[in-house]
Amino acid sequence: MNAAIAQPAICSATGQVACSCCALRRFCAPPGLGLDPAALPAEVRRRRLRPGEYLYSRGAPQSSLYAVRAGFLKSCAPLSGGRSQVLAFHIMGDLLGLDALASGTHRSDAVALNACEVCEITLDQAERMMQERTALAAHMRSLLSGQVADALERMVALGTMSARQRVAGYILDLAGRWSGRGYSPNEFDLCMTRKEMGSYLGLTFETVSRMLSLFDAREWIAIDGRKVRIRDRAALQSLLAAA
Amino acid sequence: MNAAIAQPAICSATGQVACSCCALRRFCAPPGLGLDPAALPAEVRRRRLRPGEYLYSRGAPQSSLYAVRAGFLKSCAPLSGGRSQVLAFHIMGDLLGLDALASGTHRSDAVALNACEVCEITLDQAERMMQERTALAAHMRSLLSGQVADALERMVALGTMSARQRVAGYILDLAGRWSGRGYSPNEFDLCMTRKEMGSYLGLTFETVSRMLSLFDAREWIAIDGRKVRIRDRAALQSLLAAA
DNA sequence: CGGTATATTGACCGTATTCAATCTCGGTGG
DNA sequence: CCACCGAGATTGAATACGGTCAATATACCG
Repeated sequence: MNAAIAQPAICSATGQVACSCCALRRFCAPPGLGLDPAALPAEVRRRRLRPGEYLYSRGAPQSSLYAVRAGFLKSCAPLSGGRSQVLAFHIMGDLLGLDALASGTHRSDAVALNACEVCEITLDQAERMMQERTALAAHMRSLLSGQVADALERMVALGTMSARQRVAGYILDLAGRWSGRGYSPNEFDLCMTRKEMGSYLGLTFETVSRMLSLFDAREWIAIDGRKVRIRDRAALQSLLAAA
Repeated sequence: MNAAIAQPAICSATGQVACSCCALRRFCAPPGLGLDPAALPAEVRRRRLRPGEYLYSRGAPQSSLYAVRAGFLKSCAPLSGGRSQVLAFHIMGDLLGLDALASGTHRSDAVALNACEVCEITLDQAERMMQERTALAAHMRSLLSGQVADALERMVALGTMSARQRVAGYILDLAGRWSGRGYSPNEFDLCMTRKEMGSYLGLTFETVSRMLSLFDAREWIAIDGRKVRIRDRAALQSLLAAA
């Protein structure tokens, strides 16, 4: 559902090597050169984040684009009264910060849920590269358009689907994203609280918990805390098929 | 809520002149030249649509970008079982078709609700212009980023707001869009059925109807069919302020 | 060890959906 | 010209889904 990827990552023992499926790889690796994570262009900075640490906050001027190299982040929109809504979750290869291009300031908060490592490329640098190579500009347009398409898809989910459909759909979505990056398609870690998941899906955390318990009771999935194992994918999919 | 506009339109008697607030004006009017609607660049085609006519359909290969010159359109995502969800409504100056850049095929249907006139610029032509003038490419990125931001905002609405908040918010949103184009901020035509409005807001048409009746009874608005007049803007806004 | 954040589960309630009846308005054709 | 028809809209009543409130359990961390 998030930024399209071209090929699955080959993940090293550290679990960090994501360059081959990174949304920004064309900015990092000039075509013709091999993808050598060690030979990082000088313009790309690595940044580490502790759990709970902010990558950027709403209102801050945008200075960079970010790609997730390792870890798990959320972006969320602060609401009145201290509440906030989760807009997206980001895993390795995903891109952050593209909603700020138009206004020049970030429209959302980006927070690490994990120990994260992100690659950062400054906007200035990206602009310069796109001016020199118009193919890069076209690639950036494609990335942006993909984010529009993703957002529209999620609007459909929020506008038309029941609680159980949303939860089932999200599990399948996450599974697909992990498997697209070379991980098991049937077993993964949610990396988020029920509350965050509910906020993302437009549900309360109690409802999320109930749905997960329901799916577990019906032996469609197995849950242990935040670890999920899909036991009956077809059952989950048939939930979504129902209009 | 939709594509940002720079300045209000000065609308001629025909109600069609929208160039001064058109999202594509930088592609039409090379900077330095005045905005003369008569001196239309050869690359830009005008296209007229009858009510109900499709501008494009999901799955069709994308060949152009469109800007609305007059009339009212919706874009919607077809769902299983003949149902569909309205993703956006478009009025003059708005841009259509940007979600197809990544995949090369349209992800949604675009349908005229009105007699419409749109300006069409082919993708090829747009690409060529962006390669020649990188400032145009940056502008296009800004337009795309704006659409991302709009979609995220709408996700918040769908994920967190009650029925009455959604309807009130939508009325204010529409009013703002019309007034931004030089029309009355307090009196306008919905141009859509209750059903379409409900689909857009993630509600049933009965609920939409009830909310409109409620607002009318409380003298916050006056409704006559699809004509709306805002009588107590503060009341509507205070609905939204409540977390 | 206690304290806090997270999660599960139950009972109750309220909002929005569903189903249904009625009304209005336009368009068509007898 | 008017009767008829169908789409859209309004309104009511019953229902169900998800939210709210509350109690308890579990895990993590200082």
